[in-house]
Amino acid sequence: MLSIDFIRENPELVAEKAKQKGVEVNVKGLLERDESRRSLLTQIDELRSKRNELNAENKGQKPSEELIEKGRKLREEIEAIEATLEKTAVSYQEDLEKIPNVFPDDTPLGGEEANKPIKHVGEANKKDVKDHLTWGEAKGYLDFERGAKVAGAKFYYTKGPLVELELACIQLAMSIAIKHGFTPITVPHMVNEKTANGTGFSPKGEEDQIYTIEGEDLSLIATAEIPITGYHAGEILEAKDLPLLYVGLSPAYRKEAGAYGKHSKGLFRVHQFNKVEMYVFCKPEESPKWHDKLVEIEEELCASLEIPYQMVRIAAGDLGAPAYKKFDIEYWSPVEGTYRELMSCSNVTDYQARRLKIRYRNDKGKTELVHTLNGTAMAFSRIAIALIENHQDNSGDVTIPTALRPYMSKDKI
RNA sequence: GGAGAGGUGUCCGAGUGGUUUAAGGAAACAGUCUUGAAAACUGUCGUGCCGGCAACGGUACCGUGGGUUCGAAUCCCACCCUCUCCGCCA
Repeated sequence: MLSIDFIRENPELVAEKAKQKGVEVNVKGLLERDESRRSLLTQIDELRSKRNELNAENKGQKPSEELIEKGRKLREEIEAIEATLEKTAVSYQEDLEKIPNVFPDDTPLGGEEANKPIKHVGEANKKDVKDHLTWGEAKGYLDFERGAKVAGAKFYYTKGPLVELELACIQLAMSIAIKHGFTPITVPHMVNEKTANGTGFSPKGEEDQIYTIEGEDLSLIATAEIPITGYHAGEILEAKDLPLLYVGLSPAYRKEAGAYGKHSKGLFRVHQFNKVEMYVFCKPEESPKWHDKLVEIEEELCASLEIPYQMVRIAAGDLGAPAYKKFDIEYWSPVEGTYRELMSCSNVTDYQARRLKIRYRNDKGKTELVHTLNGTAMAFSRIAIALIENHQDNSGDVTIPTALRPYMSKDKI
């Protein structure tokens, strides 16, 4: 959510940026509603003030019929205006929440196709190796058929060394994040609607990517980002405690409705996977620095895993509503001869903090919204693909990168 | 799941319809005193929203949402959470 003050002062800019993000917004209508909302508020405040004066007059005595009647009239007036305000406020709030975050001017414009590779690391050659699905099913380490039998399409079992590999990847990601000062955290795997909405994931939204528990105010998390953001919701943090750095471990549950087809084979797009997620709450002026830091840690992880990758600056139309600036890291797929998304790292500035009221007390003793950032440390299912494809030799053996070996019982799968 | 008790500010805690403008205490911060500290004393000490350049003024908030009333922290209803006991259970 953006600040209404900011929208009031920069209506053209906000409309322009929303349009470039591909979101239809009616800034003018919002500002009109804001105006009538405020004028109604003023009227109500004035009437309430009168009522309070009347109450003071009546204090400690039995009021006369005349005064009771006067009070009753005032109440009716207040209630009438409140009813009008309620309607205005609801649509005002809905419109306000629809307005996406702005983004810096150096952001590439356009949709996904405009995402801009800015850096390549490692050798990107096509190799004659098996794709992860063929490889995993042939060896009996990966079982989508039984996953479908038990739960449905896009559910799966992993077995044997693949499980070891997953645990090893989690350990490595955790220890690297901890080394950089992040506090490990586990989280509720379900959240209420307020938390999901505040983070920008809406259970009832048209995107429909979150699983909801029937009959309960609970949704399965699509990333640990959701409960971690909610962790400090409504709090006023102390400046001395910032930045707060967390590395969360949790499964991620995603409906992926409509995502069948392209790029959906095997582990690339599944309904459930384990994920290690870095998260930062910091002072506003420090968020660019922490964004760089998160990206740096992601690169350190890719280097440890010896995965060739490219860094991509995400274009305006592909940012999503909350993000101000976003980088993706894409692993090289030697099977397909292309780069595919592996990690993502966003600075959402105060967009989530405003909705969930996460503030801190600044040097002047004033409360101010914090900035929040998130970055993938490890999304296992995709890391598995990158490792299996990049470290496989002609005989079908996958060599385990040195960094993972302390956590594994063997050096080769 | 059942029965009971409870939820008030940073914390403890008073408050069962109108001097509550939320008492009192603690912590924190500032000052006085002191060589310095402690103690003592004095002062400051919640968050939004609306108006205002500002000083400030108005208004709302006592778990959440409704309701009753001229007037609600206080009464009524629903829900959430915490604690104690019982039941079930890894």
